[in-house]
Amino acid sequence: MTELAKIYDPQSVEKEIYRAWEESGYFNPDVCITGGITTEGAERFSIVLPPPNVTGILHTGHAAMLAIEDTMVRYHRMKGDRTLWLPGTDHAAIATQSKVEKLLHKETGQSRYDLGREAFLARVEKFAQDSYDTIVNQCRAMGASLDWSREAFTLDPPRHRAVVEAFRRMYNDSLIYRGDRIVNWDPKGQTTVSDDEVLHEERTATLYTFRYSKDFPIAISTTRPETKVGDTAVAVHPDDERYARYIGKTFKIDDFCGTSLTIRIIADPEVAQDFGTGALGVTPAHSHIDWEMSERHNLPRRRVINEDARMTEEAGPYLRGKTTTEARERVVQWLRDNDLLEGEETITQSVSVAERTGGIIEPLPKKQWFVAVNKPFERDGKKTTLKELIANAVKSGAIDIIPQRFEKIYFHWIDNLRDWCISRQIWYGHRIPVWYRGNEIVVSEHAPDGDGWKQDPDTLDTWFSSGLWTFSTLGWPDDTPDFRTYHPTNVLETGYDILFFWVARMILMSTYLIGDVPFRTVYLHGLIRDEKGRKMSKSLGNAIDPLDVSVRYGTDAVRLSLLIGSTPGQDMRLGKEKIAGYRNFTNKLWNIGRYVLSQDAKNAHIAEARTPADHWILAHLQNTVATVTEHLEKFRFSQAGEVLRDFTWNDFADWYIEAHKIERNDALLHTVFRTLLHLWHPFMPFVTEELFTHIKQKGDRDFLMVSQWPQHDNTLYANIAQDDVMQFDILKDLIAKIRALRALYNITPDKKPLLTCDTNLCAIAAKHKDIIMRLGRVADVIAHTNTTPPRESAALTTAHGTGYLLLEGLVDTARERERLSKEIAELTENITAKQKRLSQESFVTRAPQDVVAKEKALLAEAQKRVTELHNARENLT
RNA sequence: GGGUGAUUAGCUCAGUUGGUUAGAGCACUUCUCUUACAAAGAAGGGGUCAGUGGUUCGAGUCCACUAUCACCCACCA
Repeated sequence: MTELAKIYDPQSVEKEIYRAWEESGYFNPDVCITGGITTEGAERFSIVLPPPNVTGILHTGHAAMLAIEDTMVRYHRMKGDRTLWLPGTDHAAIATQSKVEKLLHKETGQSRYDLGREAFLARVEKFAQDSYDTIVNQCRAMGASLDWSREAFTLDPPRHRAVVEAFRRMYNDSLIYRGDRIVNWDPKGQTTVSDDEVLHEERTATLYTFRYSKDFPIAISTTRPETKVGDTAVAVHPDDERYARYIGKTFKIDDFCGTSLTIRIIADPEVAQDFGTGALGVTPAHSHIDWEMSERHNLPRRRVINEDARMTEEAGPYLRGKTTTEARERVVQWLRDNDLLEGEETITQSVSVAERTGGIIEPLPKKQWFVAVNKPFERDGKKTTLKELIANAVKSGAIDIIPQRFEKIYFHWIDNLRDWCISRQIWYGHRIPVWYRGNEIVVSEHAPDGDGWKQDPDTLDTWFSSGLWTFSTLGWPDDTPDFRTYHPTNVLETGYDILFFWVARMILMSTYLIGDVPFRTVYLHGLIRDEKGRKMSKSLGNAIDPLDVSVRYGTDAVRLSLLIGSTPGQDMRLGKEKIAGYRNFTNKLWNIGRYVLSQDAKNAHIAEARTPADHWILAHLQNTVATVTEHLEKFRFSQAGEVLRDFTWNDFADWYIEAHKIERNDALLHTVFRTLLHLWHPFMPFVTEELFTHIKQKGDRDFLMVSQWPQHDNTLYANIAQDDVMQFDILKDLIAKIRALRALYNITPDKKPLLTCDTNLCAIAAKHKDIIMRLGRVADVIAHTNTTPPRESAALTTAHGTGYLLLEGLVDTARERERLSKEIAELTENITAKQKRLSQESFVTRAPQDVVAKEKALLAEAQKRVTELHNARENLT
């Protein structure tokens, strides 16, 4: 038997263990079938890994994701399910491209246009590859049992085929259309972004109140005066009496800041009467709301800002070519000069900002591709819309979201959903599979036959391809065995921050293209924050690098600290102290292993005659197996871990091993510990696998990873003697009380007093003399046959009855009397409360009878005990 | 403006469908190097479950309101 180091050193074993796992091929369910770990017809369990972006390195959020998913996957693999966990990465179009653009600019001062599309893309791909290598190695370091043979990338050829096919089908159903509509334009990234990629930041702004001209009847308010040269209407509320007489009239302003305006007064219920002057200058081309009004009222649209956030020709000679900021100053100055400015006020306002680049969003009308979410189409002979499909998937219960409250948030998002703009003016991504020649339009992956075809220069929103992830990774659009076997997947585990971006879009794509949900359960984890509750970020310097801490404390410790003490959907604070705590626990398990391994499994002294400790630990083990299994089935990872930790530390290490040192049953010790390793494996795979190599027996499987999950109906648990279980509980209490007494009377460990106890306890005390002497550190145990307590005794109540313990010659009578008086006072109070309660008629007649009976019994017991205590106190004088 | 969550020990958080005396980890106090483990062991202190009211025989748990904090959605321009 090899000698185990006194302290567990994760670094020395983790790499080698992962290599051995990977080499065995058992991450791949096909190999598990060949190896007899599972069968073709077994239950399926499949998860796709939310693909990390190829923009950099993994953070603690990824580590949490990997820990949770790996725990599920390992549990199901051990259970014998046909288990697949499919890895991949995401090209994250805008994020990756803008990162490379930044690097390029920093290194060479060049822009992407200087390089040209092809050369630039080559550069992005090189970056993505490097980043990808880092990510994959980090996943390995976290112990993730991913099936690398099935790995996918959102931008690789098989996925591109899926994207083109999805686009084609939606286009043919007229659910994808090209439209000239107002979009969110990011001038910094030079691309459109979807509504979900826009963030709102609170900023202060000046609200200007002015008139277009001296004789214009209505003053309006705005924070963006530069857009006012694009106004085509003024909107007021239909009920607003102040302006009612102007509704329908048209005014012509010959000179407004160097250009002329034609303004119609319209009535629209969207206008808030109490904001500003209650009148809104309508700028259809540069505001979403105004655009919608222009559709309702058929207003002309005047475009005065271009893609670079500069004023266009239409803005007039005085403003054209100026940036929006410059133009704003000019307009304000012009208003002042012409005495048209009626008020200035500082207000807080939310500004739209692009999520990835931080650029201020400029709403612009542009020709873009959209997915129509409200357009009816035929499905199984019935009319439906995409919106209905994604709502029904959750409403019908086909998909469960954990925690459930996110279902409400999900529905709310659907209610506010507008058509999804899917074209992006960036180069990195799936090129839109549309070809133009004159007025002809063809959807195809490659150029159609004939000359003169030009492909759309834009690429698709990255979430378009991510939306296909659960099935594009399994071979769709082909009807492959993988697709048939593993789709729909069982669980989608991800952070709640991408519920809309990704989860909802996967549901959209899957229900539309396949007619089935992409997954049965959505498990949303929270964000990981630092110990002060701040978001982890590089700039704050508070980020915990998962790789860094896993080297320092061990991967198992990192995984435990992410799994235990966290609840779904709830943000979690993580500090290094917590990880260090679980490092200590890993070491504890290691040392338990050292003790167990120092005992010979074949050496069963009293294997046939189990000790009370044996019965006791088996009863607890059986209970633990059942509880942990149930928690895992219900996605309660934290609780599963806590139950296991309690059993391991408090029951197995603190009591069973201590008892074992006195009355040995080595075979059972080994068995319980082996079961424990199995239970722990999904949570902390490395240390358990390492210990397993030492405890392995003939007939065991190669790895703990593919060993069978402990079963409920094991013969091991047959014939557990409940009397012995109870007896050991009493013994535990007895020893704890002796220890408390020692502390109370300041008996140092080197002194061994005599223990005397009365008849209530003497039977058990006599039977387990050895254990009591050893663990209680007493010289001898003497049983009294008297029913009245001897003088100078300490009266103690165990959970199972009352008895008297005497530590001979060492009792401090004054102190003990004081203690007894205190206890009497407490009990008396308790009795009064109980009597009062039992005198309430409502309680006696309406509470369940067993509760009332129990209460009565407790009262009687307490009364008896007070009498005893009084006696004991008198005997002390 | 609408919505969601949080508020439980000094700190970080559990607490399944309401049910005996509200738990854990860390920190703290005292003692101990006892042959698996000082990254440990033993004993101990510490809580008006944010507040108010309600439902109930019974509320940390359910309902209403209030307070504080956090987040999400929404272009009141």
